[in-house]
Amino acid sequence: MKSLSHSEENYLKEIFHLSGLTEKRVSTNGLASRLNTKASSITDMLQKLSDKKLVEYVKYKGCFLTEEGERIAIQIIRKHRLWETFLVNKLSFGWEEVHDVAEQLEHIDSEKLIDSLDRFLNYPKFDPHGDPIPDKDGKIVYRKSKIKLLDAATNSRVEIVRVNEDSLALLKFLERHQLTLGTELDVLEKFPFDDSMSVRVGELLEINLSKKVTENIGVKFISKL
Amino acid sequence: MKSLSHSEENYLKEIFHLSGLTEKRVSTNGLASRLNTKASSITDMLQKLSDKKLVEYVKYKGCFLTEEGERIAIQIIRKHRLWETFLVNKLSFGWEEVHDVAEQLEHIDSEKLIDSLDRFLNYPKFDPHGDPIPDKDGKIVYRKSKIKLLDAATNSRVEIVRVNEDSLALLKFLERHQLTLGTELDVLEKFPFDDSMSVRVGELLEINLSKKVTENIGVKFISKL
DNA sequence: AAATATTTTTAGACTTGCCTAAAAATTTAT
DNA sequence: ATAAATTTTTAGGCAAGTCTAAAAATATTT
Ligand SMILES: [Mn+2]
Ligand SMILES: [Mn+2]
Ligand SMILES: [Mn+2]
Ligand SMILES: [Mn+2]
Repeated sequence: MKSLSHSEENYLKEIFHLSGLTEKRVSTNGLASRLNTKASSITDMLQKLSDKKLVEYVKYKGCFLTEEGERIAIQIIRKHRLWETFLVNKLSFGWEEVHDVAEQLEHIDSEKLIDSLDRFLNYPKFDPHGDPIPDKDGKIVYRKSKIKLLDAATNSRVEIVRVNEDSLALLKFLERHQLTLGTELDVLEKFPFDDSMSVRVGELLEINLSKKVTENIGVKFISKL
Repeated sequence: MKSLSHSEENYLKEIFHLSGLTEKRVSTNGLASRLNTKASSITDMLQKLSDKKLVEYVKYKGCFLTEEGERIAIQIIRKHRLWETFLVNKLSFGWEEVHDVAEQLEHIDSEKLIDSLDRFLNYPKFDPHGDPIPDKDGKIVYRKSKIKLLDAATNSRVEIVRVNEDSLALLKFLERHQLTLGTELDVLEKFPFDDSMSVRVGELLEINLSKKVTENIGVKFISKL
């Protein structure tokens, strides 16, 4: 249970995110591009993490997390999301400003700190981007009945419950158009030509959103129009 | 203005602390013992910091901080003390628990974060151990008329305004005997044999404090008894 | 002022995490 | 089923930060 380097923690976290999506082995190149390193560095680290029994790794076949590796990855994600919540709720950061700082804060090693923070924030269930915050035991309650805005039916009203935090530019765009968490939208029309979508936000404002935008917004159904 | 490694920051901070005490050049061995490294490692790092113009270093003669080095050191100390204050005031940590976590948090690199924290805490002037918190511009307001309890006159009443945070054991000892910041004491008698001192705290409780204790407590004079 | 002791620096080595270039394995296309 | 393209691994190197052992400088004793 000795502690891991920032690098090792970042690898575990990223393996978790990637395999969460695909549920299968994570590729070396996939990791390399997410971690902004070269494939050869990934191979090195996977060998080390494999020695430490944090990932299962077979040469040329990719890797996935062991139970212990996953446990650790989830705790880092818990820290990341709690810190983001702290920054937004207590220090009035904008949701687009918190990720980079949280990337640093997530490596602070103190169980007491993170549990105190959790209590201080009143045990939040979701972070500023709508992602679920794992609890102390690593349990993650995913929001059910959440779909991509891309897939929402026309003539329905939906509520934004999650946005992909990966792109700073997206977050700024959404902020700018008042498309924040909790905002309700009417899905007016979809355009097959470019997979864009027109939505109404508020009483009047009508916007056309590109696929790039709608596939990165999570919504839940509210009602038929 | 590119950012420094944790190690480099720790060296600068420690040079500041050591030269603050003596106001003269800091020795290699002095640094080594405070930083828990070997003298040879100190020499290596001093050469590097000297190249970066953060310390003035002359072989065999020790070092001191340049203006830029001092500026950086003070900002790290500011972060350290603000985080300690946060942990005690907002997350209800005990004053003996905060230092180690602050050693990690002080390296988080975000000016916005630290300024927001400062505001959130209401611009505190002193940390949980009574040490002054440098402001955004690096100005440190030292408490004047502060003396060591060791040097306080007998038959006077004093108030504890600062304790040396270096020893966890001391902090626990003080906590245990209710000798916290703001506590008022009557200095009853000094014993030259071992430089111990008897004090009264509250109405009844009388304690004998060793030199080891009294030289690590800062007090200010309240009144004659 | 030597001789001795202490402090500091140098030399050489190790680990971590990363890189480039080349080799090997795997996948895709013909 | 080969050949070509892609992915992944290996080999060898580099910088940071640390260490031990030995050499050099400085300080202290006699
Ligand atoms: Mn984030
Ligand atoms: Mn987030
Ligand atoms: Mn401290
Ligand atoms: Mn302190």
